[in-house]
Amino acid sequence: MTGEHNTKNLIRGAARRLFAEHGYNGVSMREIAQHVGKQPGGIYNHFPNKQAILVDLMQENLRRAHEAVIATIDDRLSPAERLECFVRSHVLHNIENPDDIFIAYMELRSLEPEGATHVSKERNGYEAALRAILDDGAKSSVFKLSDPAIHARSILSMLGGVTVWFRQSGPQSSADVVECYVQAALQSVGAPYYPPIER
Amino acid sequence: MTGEHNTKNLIRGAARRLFAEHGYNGVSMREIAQHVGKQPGGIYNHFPNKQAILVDLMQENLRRAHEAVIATIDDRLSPAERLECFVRSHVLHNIENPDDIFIAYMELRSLEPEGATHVSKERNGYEAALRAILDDGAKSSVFKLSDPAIHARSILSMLGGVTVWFRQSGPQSSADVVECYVQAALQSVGAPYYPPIER
DNA sequence: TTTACAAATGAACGTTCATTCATGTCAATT
DNA sequence: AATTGACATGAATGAACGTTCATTTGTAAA
Repeated sequence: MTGEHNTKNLIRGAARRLFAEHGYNGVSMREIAQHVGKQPGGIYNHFPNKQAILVDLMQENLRRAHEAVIATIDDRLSPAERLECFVRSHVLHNIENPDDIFIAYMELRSLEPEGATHVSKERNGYEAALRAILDDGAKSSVFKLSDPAIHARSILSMLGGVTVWFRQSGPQSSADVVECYVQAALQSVGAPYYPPIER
Repeated sequence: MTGEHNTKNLIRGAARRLFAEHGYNGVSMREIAQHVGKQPGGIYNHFPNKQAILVDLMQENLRRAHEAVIATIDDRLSPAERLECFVRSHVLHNIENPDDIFIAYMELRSLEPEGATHVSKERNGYEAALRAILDDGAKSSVFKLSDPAIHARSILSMLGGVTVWFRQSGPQSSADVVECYVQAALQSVGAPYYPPIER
């Protein structure tokens, strides 16, 4: 009736925190179980094995990233507006899900082949969406860039880095940080940046 | 007379490749030994333990990065010129040492406290050198950026990302890729970019 | 030729790993 | 009241882990 076991979500939460902190190979089933307050064997009532927990986290994260970023982009906007929208929602999503983003970035190599190809495909689609924006802007000369593919990857690296240092509990406001990355990304492709109106 | 044991360097090489591919915790001493064609126990003739191999690789890489990047920056140049010099040498260094860079980025968390603080300190100095350039450029208004510290980190993330996808054996030339990152970095802080003269 | 020492071996150590399983609990259905 | 089935337990499994060590090998100094 509640829709989802509570324990399964507790396991997800513990695994997310631990994987992000010590890496997939640096975390044991025993540690995960201990953080949930259960015995190691009990985890296997909810996930068939350790690898399945990682795949579950990654797929759910990709789904939500797609929903939070790609789905919000309006094709009728200009390339610069679309890029700004992409960067804004992407950085915000990263800030709000630092552990998931960190895991997605670091642990692709810990995935076994079948999971890896699926996640890679999903991720390439993500990169392609950004490249399409850059292609458009380059064609109409609002963007100044010599290679849209490389610029797309460089923007994604740049935005992904926010999870390494930023914590919502820290001194800076999320909005300020997002704004700063919007400026850096727009300018990096040679587009002008207009700060939001002071009020 | 040769100055360095051959086997010790072979161990370094195998560990570098394996750590970069599977992560520190995803590699066993047995695997390293096998790639060197020795028995596991023999590694302990050259390194006191597994952790020491990682520390050795990281320190050597930091030393060389410092030598290849920071040391080449001439304080008498303009901020834009210094930034270009920084980016150019940094990306080139990343391209030429992809495994070391990848390890340095991914495995900070695998370092035990004493090694971690030392490496962190070294890395902060690196970041500070870049931030100093941005501060200068912001003061004289040649750079347009709202937060030098964040822009410095975003540039380092951007440049670090090159190791994820670029391989020297691939279709693109190192020079073209470097040039592209120089453009992205300069523009990201609002500095103009002038492509090198065609000839 | 003897001595010395660094390097390599191969077996062993205790520990921890992911996973399995027989058993027990308890709330919901019959 | 009886039955079911999802969830939890706690002990056990064999494999793999980092590391140690007594011993052998090879080479260079004495």
